[in-house]
Amino acid sequence: MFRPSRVAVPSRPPAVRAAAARGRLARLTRSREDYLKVLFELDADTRAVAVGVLARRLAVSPPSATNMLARLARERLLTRAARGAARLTASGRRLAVEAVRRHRLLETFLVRVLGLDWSDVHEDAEVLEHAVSDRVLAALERVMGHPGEDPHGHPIPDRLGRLPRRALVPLAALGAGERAVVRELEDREPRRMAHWKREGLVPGSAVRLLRADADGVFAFEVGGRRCVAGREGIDGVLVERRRAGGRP
Amino acid sequence: MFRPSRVAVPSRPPAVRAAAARGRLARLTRSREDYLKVLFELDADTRAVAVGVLARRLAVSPPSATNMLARLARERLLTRAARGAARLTASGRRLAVEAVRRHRLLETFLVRVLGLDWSDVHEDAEVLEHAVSDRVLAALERVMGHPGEDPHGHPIPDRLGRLPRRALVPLAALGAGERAVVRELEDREPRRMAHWKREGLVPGSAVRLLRADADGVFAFEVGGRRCVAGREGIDGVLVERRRAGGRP
DNA sequence: CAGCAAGATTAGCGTAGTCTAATGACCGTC
DNA sequence: GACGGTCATTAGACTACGCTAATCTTGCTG
Ligand SMILES: [Mn+2]
Ligand SMILES: [Mn+2]
Ligand SMILES: [Mn+2]
Ligand SMILES: [Mn+2]
Repeated sequence: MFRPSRVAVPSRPPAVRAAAARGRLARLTRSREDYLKVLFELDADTRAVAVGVLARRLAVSPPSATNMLARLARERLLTRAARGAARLTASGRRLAVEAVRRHRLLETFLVRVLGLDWSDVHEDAEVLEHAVSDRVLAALERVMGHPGEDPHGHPIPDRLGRLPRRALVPLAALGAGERAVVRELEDREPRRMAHWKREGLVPGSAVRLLRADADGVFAFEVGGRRCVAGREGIDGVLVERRRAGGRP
Repeated sequence: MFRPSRVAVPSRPPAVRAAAARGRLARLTRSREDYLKVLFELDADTRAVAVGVLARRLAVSPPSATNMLARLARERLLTRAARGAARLTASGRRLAVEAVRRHRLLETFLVRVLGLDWSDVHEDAEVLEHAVSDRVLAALERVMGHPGEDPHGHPIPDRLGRLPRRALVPLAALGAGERAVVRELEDREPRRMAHWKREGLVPGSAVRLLRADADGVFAFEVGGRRCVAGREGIDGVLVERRRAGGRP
């Protein structure tokens, strides 16, 4: 039924109110969630993120980003710093982490329950994350036994928004001869991920950097095999340094 | 990236093109899918459906419905009959059935895999049906072993849009003393469904109408128990008539 | 068959989100 | 310390949907 809402004093913006009515708790529009999520991924809770960076990442024009940032600021989900840069507020961060949580749980579900390939699951999660209710999400999580990581090694925030703090470095940042364990893979480009998968460059596998040329060519060993890649090829592979010592 | 699309000759409406780019095959906007789905449910592929009926069912104002019907007609998904009534075209029907298929598969999934209560899954499916890609849907279907019916007894169309033809009648249409089997339950109102569930009025159960008063009070027997309900209370329960004969 | 009421449509707005083109602000460099 | 280029914002449009209020149409019904 459509309600004959004659009165109605909008305290929060219509879009947010509508979303809140639909979901259990307040749920934002798809765009807002995406902006917040990307801001969080770009560490906008610790440093201010430039408009242009955000716009490129979201594949929107700079004016669109400016526009949406103005709304989000009006809604107190972020603050503007010098040159228009954005910094998440506490509530902005909270909503962002919730979105990240949904995304990662969905990716995990698509792989573990539906059997899809982890190199190809990001896009679907990107859409579904805006459609799952808290109820469905909880059921998903229960069915999977409360996983701690998504298929790309990214930690899944718990219901309270807590994330483990990890000390990871890009594979390319290792010194020659240094050993490490692959922990997280940038998951937005299926082709690169499929490539990494073929090379055995997956979360949990041990790597050793053999050589890092000045011209950006990296040689490394993973799972006993020798590989060579350009900086582009391994950008987005995050590893955990192995304390120097035992050579098995 | 945002593409510097200087050219671009829109043959199909932007909304549809955008959706098509996102999904595998052409996928419509959420509104369009909902309109088509409801039209199909109201048998707009066999008879013309009035604007007002559609508007009420979709909980939008008549002008909104008129507006959307104009678009869908422009896109050749339906034709307008006398008094603005709408009738689905072949392609409109096809897209509608695809939407119905997604909805029913999702409901089944929510119940069978996620363990949610069937009296309460319709709303979630209503949202998710617009977000699942063909790939995810196929995986869902595979995991469940290609179910033929949703939790409310509604047949699930196959990939070709085929549906079994059933001869069902409302429970209230039975004659006094007549036996039947519950086949499909109207699934849009959780409270009524929860009630039916408590009474054992679920797909597959045998019923016998005991008495149908002129004043709209129905007495019936289901699973050995006697129940009484008003017409409102059993509206939406569709049964299959039992051929007269053996009284087990 | 005139007239009325139900039902459909038009007119005019509003929000959400996006775009391009033009303009404004800033920062580092020479 | 003026100047040029990068980056952000403003200005103006557009699509997709909604809504209300006003107007048309039409099918009865008396
Ligand atoms: Mn992802
Ligand atoms: Mn991931
Ligand atoms: Mn349903
Ligand atoms: Mn159903």
